[in-house]
Amino acid sequence: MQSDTEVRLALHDQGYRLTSPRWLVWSVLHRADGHLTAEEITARVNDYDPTINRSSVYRSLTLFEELDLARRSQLGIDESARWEIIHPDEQFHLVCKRCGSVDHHTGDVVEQIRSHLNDDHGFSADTVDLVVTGICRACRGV
Amino acid sequence: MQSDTEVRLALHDQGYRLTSPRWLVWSVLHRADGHLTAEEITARVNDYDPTINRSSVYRSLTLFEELDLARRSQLGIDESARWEIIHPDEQFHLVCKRCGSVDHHTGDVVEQIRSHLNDDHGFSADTVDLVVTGICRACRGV
DNA sequence: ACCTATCTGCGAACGATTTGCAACTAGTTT
DNA sequence: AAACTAGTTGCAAATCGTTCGCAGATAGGT
Repeated sequence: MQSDTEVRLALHDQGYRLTSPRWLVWSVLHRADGHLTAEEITARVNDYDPTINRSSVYRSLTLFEELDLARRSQLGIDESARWEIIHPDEQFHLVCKRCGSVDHHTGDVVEQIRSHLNDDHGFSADTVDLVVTGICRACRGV
Repeated sequence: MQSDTEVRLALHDQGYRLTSPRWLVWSVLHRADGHLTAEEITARVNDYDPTINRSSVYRSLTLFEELDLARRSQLGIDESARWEIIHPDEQFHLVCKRCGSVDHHTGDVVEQIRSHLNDDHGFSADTVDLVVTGICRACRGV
């Protein structure tokens, strides 16, 4: 990340301020390429500034979610939530239960689901949460 | 439900007993047509027997899940888990965010996803969790 | 009727997330 | 540049769904 303008503007638009906790959370999310738990994010933020509190991290994440800058997902039913910045073209998650890797996946499947439900069932889909668990190519190859 | 043989046998097969808490949880799930929280299940079970404890309900549900008799799902990201008996042909959830209704949905979409991932991406899908939120037909009609 | 591994109720522990509050600060206003 | 004030923070305690340890109870085979 080169500058803070992107987040700063998004926040300002809604009357929010760019503060040091928010900025650190944001850059951690960027650098991580997604899929961090709140705990992991807090740890990384604390590498830069140990005084920043867990609850501020949670509040930042919640705010980013409301502003559609970040997305929360529940990848396993017993796991805690994970966070990532929103990439509009990344549509669903592939979780490998052998190596634990989590990949984003792009495809027309989500769009197909959407139009199928709309056309055949009169259901106007808003969000489509699709989490697939299985064995990834790398692990199968072994 | 007419008889207890179905669950009784499934349990016995694995060395488990059919007990009163388990039986009540099972029949509540049946009668409810799914989608109950552990709290709701406990309340209904307690209508029949107020001495049955929350933790026994949880233990019963977990056991049913292990035996593939019931399924746990996380329908909203902040909501608590919901439970239902397994119907093999019901594949995913449609959650209406206006009226709150939750419908099961049957379709070939899940199978499509599975084979698409396998053929094109070498990913062997095990479980496919698909939760779609939006506005249902009834609510749109208004 | 007995025997014993499997269950149960109880209450306390848990872990992720949220909250109330008084102190603090970004960034607008004078 | 100092003052102002609504938005923010750190802290610690609260919450909420879920799990656990244990001593007593019970299913169901003998």
